[in-house]
Amino acid sequence: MPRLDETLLRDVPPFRRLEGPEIREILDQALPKRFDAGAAVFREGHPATRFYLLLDGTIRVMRTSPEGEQVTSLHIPAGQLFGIAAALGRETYPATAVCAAECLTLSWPMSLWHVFVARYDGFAEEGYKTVGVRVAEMNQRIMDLATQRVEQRIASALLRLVNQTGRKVEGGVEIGFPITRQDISEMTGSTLHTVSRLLSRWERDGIVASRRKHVTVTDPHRLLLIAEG
Amino acid sequence: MPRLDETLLRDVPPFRRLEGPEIREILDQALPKRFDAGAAVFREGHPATRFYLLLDGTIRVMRTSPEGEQVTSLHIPAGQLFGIAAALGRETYPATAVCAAECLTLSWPMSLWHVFVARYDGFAEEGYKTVGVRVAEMNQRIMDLATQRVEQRIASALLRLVNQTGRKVEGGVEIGFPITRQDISEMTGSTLHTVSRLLSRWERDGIVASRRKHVTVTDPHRLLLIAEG
DNA sequence: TCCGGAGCTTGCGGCGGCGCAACGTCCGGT
DNA sequence: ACCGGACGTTGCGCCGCCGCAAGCTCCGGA
Repeated sequence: MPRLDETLLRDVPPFRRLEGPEIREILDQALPKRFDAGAAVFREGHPATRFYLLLDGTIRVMRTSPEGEQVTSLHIPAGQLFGIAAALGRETYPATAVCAAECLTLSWPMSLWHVFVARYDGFAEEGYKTVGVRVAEMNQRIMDLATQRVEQRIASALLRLVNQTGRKVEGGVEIGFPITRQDISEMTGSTLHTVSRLLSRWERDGIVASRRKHVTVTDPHRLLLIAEG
Repeated sequence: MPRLDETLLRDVPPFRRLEGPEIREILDQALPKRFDAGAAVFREGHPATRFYLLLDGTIRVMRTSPEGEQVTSLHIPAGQLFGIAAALGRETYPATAVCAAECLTLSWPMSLWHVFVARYDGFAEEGYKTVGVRVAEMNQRIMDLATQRVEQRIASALLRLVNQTGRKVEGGVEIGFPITRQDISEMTGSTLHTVSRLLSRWERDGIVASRRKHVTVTDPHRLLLIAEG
């Protein structure tokens, strides 16, 4: 197996403060892996044996209700750590990580988490900061679900995805991975019908454009106005 | 100022593994404080200068939406750490901590967090475990808000409060702090009217009993059936 | 090239829960 | 003992959103 290239980690926040030899050390212990779109990296409730870095793609963090309904907690863009159960003092993964598109990951045995934290400058801080950002995001979702109407929640969700993963295309910014009406409904506590109706209306109004599995925001400003009520 | 009694920390999880001298050391750096019901210990967005241990009472963790609506994220029972922004790599508190009843706290400068983590066996683990439990609880709330109807959410909320803070009284288990219909509505993303109507119905059905600011669950089993749909 | 299935759209009817409004009740302060 | 305010209850009407149903479009595989 060829050695992994050091540039992989150079610009990734958790490792940003490290020097070449340290990065080499970390890479030599990493297990690279490719996942197809739709594949699960790990599942809710399973033993948390490894933690991951997402090199490319987008991860969808999901949970399943007792009745079998899917709920998406958040999306993780490339460059971030995930599955870091050790940072939460947990022995099992709290949610399922599904690839929204083809994904490339590095992973390490969970036992190395504490080693990395002790050994590498800034790693602990960045790791816990990642947790903090996720917590803030979850808090925001709770607020939205509790106080906003569906229309506002869907507008917010689209804006968040565009900010996290968007790429410029002609006429707007496109969400950086394939996404269905059903997916959006699972992010917003809604139904695919309602999402479809709203996207149709917004398309008529020139706010978004969408093809099957692709959504482009063409007028972010007006979408923001909707999100804010 | 008299020295604080060591038994204060003996049975509190974050300090459970420590010996007398270590507990002495920690207590000598602690600032004890009493808060009236309704008082804020710290506020959302303010600099996170200290972290806290709740000795007695119940803390309500709240956020305010841009439109001024209050949302309660979770309740913290006695014996737990809170305001541990450092564990999330944050410089400001992510939410407001309000006393649901009279509260007694100990607190330490946030700079000591990293000292405690490095110095005291088990402290880091317990601290991050606390974060993990809160994250799990938030995840659960997101799921509930996204998939359950108001009736189920209110039933779940009552059961959770009873489990966390309940005390046996004749005829049932009473929630361990004063709580209004408005409070419950802010926990469940509902309105005080809906909560009132449901509590009235459940009271007729013999599932709960309530007086002003007091709620007793008299038939937890049936309430659980409602919570599960 | 055809077929099947996944994804998307749209109309219609129903209803859960909200908002308003009005009124009751309990408690604490002076 | 009284009064004011916070807390709680309940009826009514409305509407946002869901659930069902039917049909369309697009894409990939044999």
